[in-house]
Amino acid sequence: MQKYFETLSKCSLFHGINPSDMESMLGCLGGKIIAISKSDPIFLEGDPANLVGVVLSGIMQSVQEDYYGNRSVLSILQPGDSFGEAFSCASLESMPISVIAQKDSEVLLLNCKRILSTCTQACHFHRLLINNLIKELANKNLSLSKKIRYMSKKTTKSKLMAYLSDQAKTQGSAEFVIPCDRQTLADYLGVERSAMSAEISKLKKSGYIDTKGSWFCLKSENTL
Amino acid sequence: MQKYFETLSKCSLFHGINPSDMESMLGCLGGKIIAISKSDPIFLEGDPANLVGVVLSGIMQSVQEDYYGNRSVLSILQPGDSFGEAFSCASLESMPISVIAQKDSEVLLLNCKRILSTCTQACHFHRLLINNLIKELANKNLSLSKKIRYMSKKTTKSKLMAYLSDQAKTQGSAEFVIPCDRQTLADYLGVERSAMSAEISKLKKSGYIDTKGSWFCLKSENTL
DNA sequence: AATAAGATGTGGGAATTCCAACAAAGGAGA
DNA sequence: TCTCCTTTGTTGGAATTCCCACATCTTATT
Repeated sequence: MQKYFETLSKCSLFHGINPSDMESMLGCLGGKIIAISKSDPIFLEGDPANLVGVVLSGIMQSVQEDYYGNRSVLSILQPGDSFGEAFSCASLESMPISVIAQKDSEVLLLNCKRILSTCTQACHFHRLLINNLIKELANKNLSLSKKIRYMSKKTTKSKLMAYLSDQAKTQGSAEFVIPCDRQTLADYLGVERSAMSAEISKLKKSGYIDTKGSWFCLKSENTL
Repeated sequence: MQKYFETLSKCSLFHGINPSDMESMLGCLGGKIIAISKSDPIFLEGDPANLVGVVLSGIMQSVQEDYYGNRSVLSILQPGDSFGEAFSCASLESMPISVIAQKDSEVLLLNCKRILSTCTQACHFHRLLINNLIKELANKNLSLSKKIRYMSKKTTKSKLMAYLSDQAKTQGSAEFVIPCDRQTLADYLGVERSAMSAEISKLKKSGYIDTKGSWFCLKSENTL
């Protein structure tokens, strides 16, 4: 497990924690590392909600599905991101969402309650962890708000452009790579994949954007 | 300000805090009570993000608006609910949303950083406050996820029914009152008001629901 | 009670999305 | 290289939403 300590110290949940303290801390929190193959779930809707996950490698996605099989992607989780903390911190008894691997991935699982409750040994990193957890929860709020902002646009085109220009801003360049395929992007924006593909084609032909696979380039400042 | 201590002790942010401790705590946190008239803002997009608000009376709503004036209601805030904490805890420099009064309301404003940082006097309620804040952030996450679940449905009718059956479940009765008018509900669900009105009429005629003003009644278990 | 202002319901044409089916392109493995 | 399988792009008709205009109902004010 030591080989992950470097990676872990870069996760925002463990920000400020010394790699040398990692071992005792993970012991205290009941840490466990798990490998997940592409398309497999780590959490399924209905599972008990007491674990927090931290993505170590690969990409995960949190999804909801309704009776009719309509899939909604809530968030795309990259290495360093955590998930599940909101449900545990809100004391839900079961998970209202599933989390699945978009690619082969590795995940660290922790017992969330042990972050919240000071342990018997009064580990000195608890205060730090709690501050990090607050920041994580707040950031998750922001990312949900962002998704809502995209979904609130009325047309497929404007949802797409809102997302793409946000990506350009976040990644600091008009050229960037998105962390998902077309189907996942459509499920994230809440639109039909084929309709979105059609819009992408139109935007390409009009010269507003260029794209190939997961690579995109915004041609003008025209944020429709 | 004393007259609010009872109310405050019922807010989840202050859960477990004794009304008699309220005064020193509010002093420590820089508490300030403000009255807001209907339609007036307490926060505007772009304002510095360092305050947390707690609704004491009335109803507030957090909203986003885009270039074209399309309004999106992120959440409807009732007495006891707090707002703004996510932006402050995520260390944003400015608010990405506005918060306005849906009715004449009273709001308690606190300096959020002072909740997070142990004060010089090491107030004994800090630990409690931080736990409450975590729960608030987690619950806000859940409420955003709910909104996303409604918005992810494809038709206006199913968005509406998802919301209404959730309300019935939350309020524990097939009869209930929603905390907003039609326009606000439409802006919350991300649909057109007039189209939503039409759907409501159809659902009434089909006998699935009954409604008058903010009162609703679900007639069958038929969660479309 | 009269009036005004705001909220809600109704209607229809234009625009958009959904949906399903299929074509084309890309990638992995034999 | 060839084949299979997955992803992406294309198309057209049906269904839905948007948008505007206006009727009706409600509430507040004088």
